Amino acid sequence: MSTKTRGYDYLPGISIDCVIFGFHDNQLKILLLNFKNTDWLAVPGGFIKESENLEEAAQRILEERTGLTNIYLEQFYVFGDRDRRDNEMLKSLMKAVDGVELSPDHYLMTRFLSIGYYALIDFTKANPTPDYTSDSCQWYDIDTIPTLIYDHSAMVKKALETLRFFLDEKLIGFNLLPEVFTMNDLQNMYETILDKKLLRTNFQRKMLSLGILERLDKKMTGAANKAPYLYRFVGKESNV
Amino acid sequence: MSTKTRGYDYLPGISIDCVIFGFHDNQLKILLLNFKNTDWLAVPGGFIKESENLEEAAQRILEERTGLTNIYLEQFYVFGDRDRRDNEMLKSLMKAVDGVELSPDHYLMTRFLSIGYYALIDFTKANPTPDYTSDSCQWYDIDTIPTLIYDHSAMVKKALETLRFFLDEKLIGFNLLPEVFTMNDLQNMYETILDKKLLRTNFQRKMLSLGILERLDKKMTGAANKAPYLYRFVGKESNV
DNA sequence: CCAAAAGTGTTACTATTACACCCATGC
DNA sequence: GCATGGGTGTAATAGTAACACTTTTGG
Repeated sequence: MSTKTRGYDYLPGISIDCVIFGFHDNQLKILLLNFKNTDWLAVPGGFIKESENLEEAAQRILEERTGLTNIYLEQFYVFGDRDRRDNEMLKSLMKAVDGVELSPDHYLMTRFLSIGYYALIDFTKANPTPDYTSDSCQWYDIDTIPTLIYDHSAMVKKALETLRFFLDEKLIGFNLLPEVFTMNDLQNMYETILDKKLLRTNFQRKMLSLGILERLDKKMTGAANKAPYLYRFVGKESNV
Repeated sequence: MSTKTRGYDYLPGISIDCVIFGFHDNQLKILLLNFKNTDWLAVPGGFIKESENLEEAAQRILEERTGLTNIYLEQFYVFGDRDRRDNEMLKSLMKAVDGVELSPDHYLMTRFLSIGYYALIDFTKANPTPDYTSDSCQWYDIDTIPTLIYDHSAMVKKALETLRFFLDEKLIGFNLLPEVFTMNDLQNMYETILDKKLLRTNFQRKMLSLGILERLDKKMTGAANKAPYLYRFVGKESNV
């Protein structure tokens, strides 16, 4: 019942796709793969090994694309519409990427469900790496994302909605920042993700009142203004 | 790549399990199947036909067990741990239910993921119906649910958490009530699901302020007290 | 008229919003 | 000193919680 490919046993008809969020230069970004010899873009994905739990598979896929381990991630939806993938497109894709002509009974030509995970990573630590089907793995600003293959645009949309919804609820935003950050960094991230301005003074109070920020030394920037404190996220583990 | 069973083509290695909530006698209940010739209980489930979208499959499964169509339902999680099912238990189960001895390469003996849906239905309209593996399909009070097979207890737990979380957020509770109901009915449902008392007067104001309740005629109960108004949920469709 | 349950009004409290003010830093 | 951005205080507002009061029904 499993699918032998590239030396491993994978679960048939199921893939995992990961919407990987990063934050840099006051922009929310996601990682996208560009398939070789095409201008088609997709969210990074992969398959599930017989030996893996779902989340382990997702972590492996994320590590392969970013070099990071122990990433914050969350299931957000299963995409399973009957015709969510376009097999003609898939054939062209594999032809371009691999030079192979997929036969109609190739396992990739069957119906696939995809479990959507979104991941939040520290942009500065990630090392985006293409897979064997793609010639680039790059960051794209969330508000200028081109059309993606299959239903991947809908995936990104739903992932972003979920991120927005849970940003305060689960205090997950810290996973997008480096170990230490200023209150201004934090506010910029919130404003960018929620796409609205927040009042600086109230934002500060609210964040501090949560009791999850540790105030460290001041950051001497060399700029002609008061030096801001640096903060670190403490309390409940940032992962899980 | 698909699995021929009972005359249909089903997607391999994937099932759908439905936590079906109902509300009656001030109790939140779920529907459970009792497998033939055993005392094992499970949440109703099924497989996905090649021709079906995910949600269509879930709706079909729900209709088979309740007789209802167009049910409010929502994906809540994918259960995919490697060893979430116990194959020895499955063998005993099929032996008891069907009299068959599953061979190790039977498709049911492979790893299965299960997409969890929760559904909210009108208790008074449902007609619980067992499937061919079970001799009963019955309501169980949510707070006295026996141990279920596989990871079904965890499914129920997660479904209930999700329901609680979204009860106000998405105004989904109305799907558990008949077409018309009193404010008291509504409050009892909220109190039962959230497992806490609410202030009657404030609850009323809050619900009315949402602008989604239409006040109908009074309900003459014959009781020695003021007759309550009946209400009906209006506004955004209760389904979807 | 009374008990019981439904519906409305009023006050106190708390969280959020908005903005004024003060503090530190490098030129 | 002063321009700039960081940090704190405080009043106004909105939302929630708590409870008193009035209304309706059948006995």
